Amino acid sequence: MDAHLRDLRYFVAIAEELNFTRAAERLFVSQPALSKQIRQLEEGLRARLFDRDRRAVALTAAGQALLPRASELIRSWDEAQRAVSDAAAAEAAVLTVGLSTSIGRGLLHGVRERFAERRPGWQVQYRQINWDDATAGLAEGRVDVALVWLPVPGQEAFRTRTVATEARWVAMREDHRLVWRDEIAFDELHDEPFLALPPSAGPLRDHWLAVEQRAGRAPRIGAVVRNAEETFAAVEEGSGIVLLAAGNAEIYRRPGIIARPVTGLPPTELAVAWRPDDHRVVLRDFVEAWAPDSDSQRLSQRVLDAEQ
Amino acid sequence: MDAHLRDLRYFVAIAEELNFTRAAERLFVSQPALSKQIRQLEEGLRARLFDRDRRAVALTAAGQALLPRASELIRSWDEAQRAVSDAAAAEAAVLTVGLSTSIGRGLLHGVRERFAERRPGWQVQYRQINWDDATAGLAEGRVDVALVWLPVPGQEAFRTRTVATEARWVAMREDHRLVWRDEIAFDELHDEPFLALPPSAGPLRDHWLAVEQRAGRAPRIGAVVRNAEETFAAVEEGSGIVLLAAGNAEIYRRPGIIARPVTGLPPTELAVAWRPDDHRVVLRDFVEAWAPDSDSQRLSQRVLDAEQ
DNA sequence: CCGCCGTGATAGCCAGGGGTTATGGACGCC
DNA sequence: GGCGTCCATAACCCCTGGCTATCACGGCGG
Repeated sequence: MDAHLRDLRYFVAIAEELNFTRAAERLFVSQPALSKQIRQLEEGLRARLFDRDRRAVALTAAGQALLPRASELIRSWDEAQRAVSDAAAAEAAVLTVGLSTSIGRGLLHGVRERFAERRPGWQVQYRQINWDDATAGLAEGRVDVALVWLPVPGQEAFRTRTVATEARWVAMREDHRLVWRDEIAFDELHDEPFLALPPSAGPLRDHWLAVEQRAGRAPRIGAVVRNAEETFAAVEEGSGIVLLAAGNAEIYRRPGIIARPVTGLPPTELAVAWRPDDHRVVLRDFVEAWAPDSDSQRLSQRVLDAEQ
Repeated sequence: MDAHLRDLRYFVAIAEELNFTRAAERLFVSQPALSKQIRQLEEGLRARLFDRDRRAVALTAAGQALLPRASELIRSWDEAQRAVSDAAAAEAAVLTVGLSTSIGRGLLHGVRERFAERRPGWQVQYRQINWDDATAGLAEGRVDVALVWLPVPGQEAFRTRTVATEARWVAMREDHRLVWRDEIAFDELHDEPFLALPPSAGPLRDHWLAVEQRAGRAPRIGAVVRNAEETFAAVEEGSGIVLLAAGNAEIYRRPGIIARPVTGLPPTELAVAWRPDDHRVVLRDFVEAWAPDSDSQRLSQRVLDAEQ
């Protein structure tokens, strides 16, 4: 009897939660679906995996035997998937780059040139990823490398190299009470409704809400936005204001929306990120194309210079 | 995207055959089913796994990356299944024993006693397995240990210990031309129609047809039989004659059927068999219960004595 | 003691996945 | 040029895997 790897994921989730309902939520399926699948898995294996005696769910001996093996199978399968897409990418000579922001800043041209120099024949495919995944597709293996704002969730799970350090600005509708200022102290914004990234973005959501600079007072959330289009639509519509990187204030300039520098906030960092277990040379070449001398400070300075 | 482990088996089979049609036969599915599944696997992985250019099938780079990992996943899954059923068996304190023959011979009583002595609280569950699987369920992991006639197919894949060595007899209908003989030379039986085990029994089928004693002349097959019931029904009905172990001549005695010793044939061996990677103590205890002093010769002798 | 809440199981329904047979189309071979 | 081999496609069918609604049971609070 062969199982679906999905069923093993179900099993592991329940084994971790020891609660069918919560596991179902985590897996985005209904609780009866989980019960049914586990029952079928148990029938296929001819062994009960969980003792459910009305009040508590517990692993049986068989379940305990399966758990580490199932986790390992899932891990191996995920790794196999990555190996396959890496091989396919290598054959097609395409590197897929996840973006969670517009880049601009004059960076892309230089990157393209330096990368082409090292890897003639290779193409770079940029893919825009919504902000529910703050790793821009890296976590799910949808991209080979990503350009993200720090902090990236689960940062220790990835390697990053900063390619730009920028002050944070605020974007607001042109009829906002503060538009006449040349720059705005963050303290004045505490009670404004902010646009927020989806909760799944974790620490990055907090970063763009400047939670650490609020001294424990919770931010007001005007709307949840998942990409730049949604963001500026929400600003235009008056749902709230939003922090953004200085460089993006220029890129996303549009009629009816004003951006101003914010004081009292540490700067934000744009970084290139990759998986630590991905040792492909082409990947290193791409990363090097962003910061050829490994000196991200100097690079960032150049970026800032260019903006003035 | 999660795959079904079955699909990985499909993939591996095709990768080995490099031929969809032959792989489909080997897997007992239709060729279109295989094509469809592989296409879906390829879609799920967003990578072609095979180049099929009309005349030949070959692995792509992505396929080459997947092959060893898929094999390993399958192996791990099979191992996990065994671990689960071992754990379930240990919890229930049940050892499942596959039989491909009746045992009798006064052996079971002693085995039961010696095993119960070492493992109080454990139960032994005997399961009759048809002869298509000459390993009596061991190969498919349906049993923990098996009692089989040697040679067991893929013998190097299992550990065996002989528990009885017996001469071979022949069973025939009472109106057979040779029933008046006290014993029969095998040479006289060359042209008789024989009952045969299913082809999947491999070398064991040949053993009970005494192929090696026929000097290259193919046996006549009267019928294919898959268990003792079918065998004696076929003998009674006149489909042919059949070789059997001396001990079984007694056990399976029934009206209308006569058994006689056959000369000119090497004896046959009954053995207890188990998987070499199964190191459970309870298993060793069970094996020891068959041949407590590791001296299978003495045990066999005792069996033969008991028959006289 | 009663009713509510949380939890898992069950029932009934529906879409689609995985199988089948029949057939098509490209290529190599005689 | 006809035939055989081999993979793909089409049409169909059943069962699986998902859903919603509901039940059964135990704990708990009023």
